[in-house]
Amino acid sequence: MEGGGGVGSVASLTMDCEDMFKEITKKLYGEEAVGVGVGVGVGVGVGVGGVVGVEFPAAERDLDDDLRPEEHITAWGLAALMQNGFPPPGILQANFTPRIDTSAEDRWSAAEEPLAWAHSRVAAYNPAQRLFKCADCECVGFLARIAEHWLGTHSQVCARYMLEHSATIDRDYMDASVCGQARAFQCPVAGCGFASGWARGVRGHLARDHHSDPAAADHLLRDNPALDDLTRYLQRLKNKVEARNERRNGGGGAEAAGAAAAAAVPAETSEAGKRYACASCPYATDRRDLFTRHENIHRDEKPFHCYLCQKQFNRADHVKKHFLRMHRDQPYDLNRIRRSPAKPPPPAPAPALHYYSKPPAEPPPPTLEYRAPPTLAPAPAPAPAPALAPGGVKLERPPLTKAETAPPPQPPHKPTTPHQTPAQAPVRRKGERRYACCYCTWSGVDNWCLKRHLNTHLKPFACALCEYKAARAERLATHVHKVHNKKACAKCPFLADDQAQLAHHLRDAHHIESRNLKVPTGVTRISGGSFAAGASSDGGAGGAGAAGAAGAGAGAGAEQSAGAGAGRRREGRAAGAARLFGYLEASDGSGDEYEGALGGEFAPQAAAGPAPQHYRDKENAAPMHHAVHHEHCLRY
DNA sequence: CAGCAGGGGGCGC
DNA sequence: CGCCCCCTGCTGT
Repeated sequence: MEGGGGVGSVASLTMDCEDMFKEITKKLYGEEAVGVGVGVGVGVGVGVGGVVGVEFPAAERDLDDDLRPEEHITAWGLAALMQNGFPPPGILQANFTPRIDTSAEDRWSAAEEPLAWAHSRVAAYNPAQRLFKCADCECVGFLARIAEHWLGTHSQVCARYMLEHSATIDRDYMDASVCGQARAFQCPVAGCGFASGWARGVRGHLARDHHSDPAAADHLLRDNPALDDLTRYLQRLKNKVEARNERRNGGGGAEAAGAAAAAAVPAETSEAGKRYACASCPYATDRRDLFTRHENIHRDEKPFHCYLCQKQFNRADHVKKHFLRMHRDQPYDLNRIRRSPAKPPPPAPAPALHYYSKPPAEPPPPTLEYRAPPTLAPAPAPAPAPALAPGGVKLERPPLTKAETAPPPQPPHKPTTPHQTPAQAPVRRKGERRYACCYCTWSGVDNWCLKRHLNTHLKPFACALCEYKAARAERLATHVHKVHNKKACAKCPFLADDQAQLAHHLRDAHHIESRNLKVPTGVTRISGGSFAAGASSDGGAGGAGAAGAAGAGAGAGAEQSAGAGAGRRREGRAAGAARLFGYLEASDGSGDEYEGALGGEFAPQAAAGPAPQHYRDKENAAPMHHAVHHEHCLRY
């Protein structure tokens, strides 16, 4: 059954990793843990005397030899540790000796009803740690990982049966008696009997034993009906437990939390209810496309590249952005950015044994396939402009199109600006679009550059304790820290005397354990002495917190946004609006400036229907900021 | 301070 | 899926 890759063959690598793990584990858990837990091998694993913790099933230690060490950690807990902070030694001990609050940190809840076809409750959920613990072996991890683990290791599902009878998950088919074996993920290559309890095992096997693209195993995790069902089951459990928790907390200490914390709660809740959860990090989303895209960031291979400089990227749009920045003179061809796989992925001819086999009908999108030319000749003859689309593929429009079609930039400009000379256009190269500052002669390659540059004129980050204004959040943070010797809370105007006090404040006022935070920037964007929005880099809590805490500011932003005629503003955008609203207030005399920009010059242009992005930007308060400045500045 | 990369999300097709 | 916008972080000047 087991295809090659015995313990011996990976021993050396295992030992290499082992040292590293010992070191890490020593730091994390102390000496005992190293002695007991890691001694088994790469997996931070089962020790003696019934110490149960984070373990790879024995078979997987054989199969995972080509995984990077950090993946081993990630698989079972480091991601969780990174998310939740490093717990005290208890987490690797049997039964997870509680950390701080035994009532919350160690409360594992299982579903009331077992999952029918699985005859099991699969896993229990701990809302405090946001982790699942396998019902059968006490492995701990994020939802997706535990689902995969349970399915691959403990389920008695027979993949063949599932495939052949396909469609529904029927308890008869799933019955253990049908064929009863774990290692449910099977190699897609016809005739290869390799199976693993982990999709990753198959992935590694593909690369190692078939020298084929490991991505060919990705489908084992995607659209896998059993896995989907497990995931949904666990997600329901998670939602239920967290909802219960919310109710409990809501009745109790809610009053202690300010508006910011109150606003953060829904965000937390919705975050918990995401349909797709990354197994390697806390990321979760409801959108499949975003999730798929996100998965790329955990892959070794980056599927896209710049065909001129060969730099590799996770995303196509990043290639484009890169290209338009670095190779503005060259024509950008979307069809050349996808890296052709080193070896054509195995066609998986007979989808013999695996949980999921995509209908083979799925035609490999030939239009996206790019055969790298033997030499990376810089852009094949950009010659006569219009075409260049080899094979009739869609041609990326020249970067200038929009600007060209847009009405000629009018020199609107606020009369109060220092340099009223409409930004002198620097020499524009072919195909180049520039974003010019209205206050000086600066111009940048994109809107973001312009916005940040404008901060140097507007200095939107104002210190609440003195007159200091900064162009950047980090400068203000430094200022507050060095001059006033304070640490700013990212969620409210609170200024702490030291880190400990800040942590205390976060815990008490916002119910946030500081270990759960990314390193706080300690910056609060302040305008006119009033708290506007946190500068937390945390997209979820930070944004929501901002939305709530921004209070009047956010409200005003939303109003203005609505006034601008934006119909489709979404919650997320509103949060972003609130987060950025400080721009408006902080730019001195914002009221006039803002109104003028909106009512005066902006509206007529809107009627004229200029560059679409302008008006999408206008749809929320955040871009209002640069909506204002777009009116001052030329995009040409 | 600016350039660049990389991540998330919205939106239209 | 592609494009766009948003943000943050890193880095060089």
